[in-house]
Amino acid sequence: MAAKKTKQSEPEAGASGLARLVPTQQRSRERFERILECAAELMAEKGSEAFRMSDIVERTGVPFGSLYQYFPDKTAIIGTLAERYNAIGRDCVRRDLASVRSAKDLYPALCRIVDSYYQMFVDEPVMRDIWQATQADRALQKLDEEDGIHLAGLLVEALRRIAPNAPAPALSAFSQLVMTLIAAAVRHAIALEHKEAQRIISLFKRMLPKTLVALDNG
Amino acid sequence: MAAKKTKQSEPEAGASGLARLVPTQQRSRERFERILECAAELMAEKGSEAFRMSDIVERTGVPFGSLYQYFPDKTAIIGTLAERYNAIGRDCVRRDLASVRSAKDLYPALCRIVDSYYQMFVDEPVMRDIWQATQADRALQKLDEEDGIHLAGLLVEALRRIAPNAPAPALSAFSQLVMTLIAAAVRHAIALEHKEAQRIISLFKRMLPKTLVALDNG
DNA sequence: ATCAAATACGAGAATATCTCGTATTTGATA
DNA sequence: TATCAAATACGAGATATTCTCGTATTTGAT
Repeated sequence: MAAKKTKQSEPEAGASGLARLVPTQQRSRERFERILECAAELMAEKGSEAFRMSDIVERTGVPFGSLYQYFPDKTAIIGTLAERYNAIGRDCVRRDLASVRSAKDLYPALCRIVDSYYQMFVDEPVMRDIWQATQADRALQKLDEEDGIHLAGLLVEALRRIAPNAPAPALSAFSQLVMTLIAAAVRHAIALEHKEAQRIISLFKRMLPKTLVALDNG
Repeated sequence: MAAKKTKQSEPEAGASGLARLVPTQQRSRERFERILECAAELMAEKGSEAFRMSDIVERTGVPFGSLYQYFPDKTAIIGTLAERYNAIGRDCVRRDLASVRSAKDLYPALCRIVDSYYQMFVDEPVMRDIWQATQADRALQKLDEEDGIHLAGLLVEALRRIAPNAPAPALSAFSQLVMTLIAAAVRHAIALEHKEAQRIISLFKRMLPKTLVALDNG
């Protein structure tokens, strides 16, 4: 529908389908990163709705024209940040589940996931704002939906190592639910002061082993 | 800061602090409701970000000037809807917890909450959009935060009837977490097709009694 | 019938996002 | 190094959207 005049290096050749292009030249790459960095700062300060494109222009010195050369719209900037942080989260989960060999490894692994997920939010509070932004925008909702599926998939893999012949739908449903509950508990916790948060995290971890029993009947 | 020229019936005399005023005259009241009804429709269709004030003007025939006589801004419309639906949810929970007299009543009550909460979302899919909208806007986040506290408070009341001398912080943390998890599970479920959703709901209910054991040590 | 308060109204001010044509820079090539 | 096409830079202004403000109309009490 919109054929480019000056054809660039194949639209969205990069990893994410959100950026207009991943620039090849040095300075461009740096600006691209600088824009994302700045957007994250602004989101942490003002929230996803309140920050303005003009804020980015001011802070980075990158003018509008260039900004929109990298990202088709504001949503794409938030989406790119969401993809990055989701990817970091997945790496965490993958790592935390890697050592699961037998049933006895499962509970400690889930506890590690809870802890590292919580720590991620503490280290990068903007993650909360990014997650909130993805909830409101239908284009971005899919990102978290996909991430949820991906995360559940990782847990399914681990569970299959424990119970190779468990029925797939049961494993899948269980994994989805467990990951959903972990995420919800952690997101609830990070909204509280540290002490209260620890209480909630600790309580949740004490609940977890009980819930694992529900896996048996499926 | 903004002294009204034509002083109205005491600003925000109504229930919610969100509407500019709850109109006293017949036709006004009807319009007020019609606007909310229309906004809910639009949110269900397009999402909270995509629907336009001008959409409301077109569909209801209420012109801009009047629209803004009832609501100070777009956020206030969404906020008013959120308050209403939150109130309905609280009534459900209150009702479902009312019959809890002893420990054995607790689990069935929580199951009722899960079911009625899920049913609410099925009956009024716009609730999901409203919830999502409240996540993104910092002004609206407080509404759900308060609602969460309120809901947890209802569960605390019920728990106190069971265990009158349990330590308050433990009861409170437990209640917050349980309500958070119920909400998360249900919101996860409603995004799925009915069959899958039932599987998740059912699985969650099977997990619940196990988690209640964690209440004992606190 | 009269009047003040309440409500109605919509043009346009204010604010944001995003586009488009033109200018500049870059790196490959001879 | 001189040349050129592709890539990147740029920002004024086109477009879109929210919200205000002054004026006109309606309402209900007296």
